[in-house]
Amino acid sequence: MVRVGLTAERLTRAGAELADEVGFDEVTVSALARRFDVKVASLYSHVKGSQDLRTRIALFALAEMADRVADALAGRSGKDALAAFADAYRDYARQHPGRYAAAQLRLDPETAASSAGVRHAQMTRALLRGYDLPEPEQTHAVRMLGSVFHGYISLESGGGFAHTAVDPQVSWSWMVDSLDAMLRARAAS
Amino acid sequence: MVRVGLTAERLTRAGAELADEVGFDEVTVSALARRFDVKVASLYSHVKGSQDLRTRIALFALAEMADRVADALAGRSGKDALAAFADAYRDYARQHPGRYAAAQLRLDPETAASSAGVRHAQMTRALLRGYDLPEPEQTHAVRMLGSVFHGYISLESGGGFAHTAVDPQVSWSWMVDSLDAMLRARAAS
DNA sequence: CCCATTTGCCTAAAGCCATTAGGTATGAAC
DNA sequence: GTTCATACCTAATGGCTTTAGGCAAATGGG
Repeated sequence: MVRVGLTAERLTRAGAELADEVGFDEVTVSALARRFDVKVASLYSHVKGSQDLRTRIALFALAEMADRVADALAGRSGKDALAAFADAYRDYARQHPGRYAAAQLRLDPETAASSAGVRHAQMTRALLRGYDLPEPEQTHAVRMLGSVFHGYISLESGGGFAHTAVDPQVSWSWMVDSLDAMLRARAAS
Repeated sequence: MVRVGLTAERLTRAGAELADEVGFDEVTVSALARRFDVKVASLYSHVKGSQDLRTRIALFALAEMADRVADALAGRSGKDALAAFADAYRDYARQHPGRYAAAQLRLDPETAASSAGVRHAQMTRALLRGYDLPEPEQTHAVRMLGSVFHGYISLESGGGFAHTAVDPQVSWSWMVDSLDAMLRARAAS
């Protein structure tokens, strides 16, 4: 009985890697046990169960993604910041599709409130400060940016753009440009 | 042995209803058999299996949603059409969350090509004709509209907007307004 | 109208996943 | 070196999926 040295953290990291390889939906307690060459029941000493494992992976991905976005945003402002912000999310999703999917997991309000999710919201607001929108509109804009970027990434990764010849990268840039123009127009009004 | 009269169509419809009640992820061959008070194996005469069932529900939802959107679009143009288009999707997702989720199921390219998915794309293009965009941009705009609306609906249904007091309906209207303005600006340029 | 064939639904069984209960051995601390 | 916590194990239950093979109800040709 060789001790492998499992911990909740190692399981979470391995789960994140597994998610990137086979998809978040296929991340299962059994598959993870197999990967560590350990019996399934052994994992239950470290995580409460399947749901707990998935939640941990989601929180890990949210935090990692927030770090990336924060890095991308550092020292930038205006349209430059907007593009860096957008690319940080899209790049993360392309490099780590499973983790990105994990980050979309519905968390219960309490867990969500203590997650890196709030950093994402804060960074979006910080970004928008550059556009000087009055308060109700700032919230609208936060929601809109979250929607476009998340929606695009989700459709792109789902192969939704595969049937057209137009380069998704070009559409992405066009979209970021358009959003910048739109936000500047709204600020002026 | 009373015959219940199962067919692939009845199973699909019942599956769609079940999805709305318990979520698309919980739609299972077993649950559906239970609902018809029939043994699980009996369903396998009508659908190939779990994946087939889910695909059928997805195709059903895509078609139903396309019908709704087509109705909403009839006789409208410009911003009016844009708002009706957007609302048709959002209303469908709110009335039928499980079906809306089903409609996001990744289909293999062949199935997708013969699904109502193409009608969705066609209607989006038709809608955009009102804005008179040159060709490469039209594709960008199709993608952008799909992204914003899908993204918003997905975040809203996931409770992503629950922590702020601002009415999601107001943000939605603001977003539609902003998109309309943006598209008109792009047409002019 | 009846018999044959189709076919709708069944039982049985195997495989995989999740989860819990309770056992054994290992590594650390005294 | 003995003790004690704990890391990992075996065993067992229950759910979902899928396949194979059987019986009976519907259907239709003679």
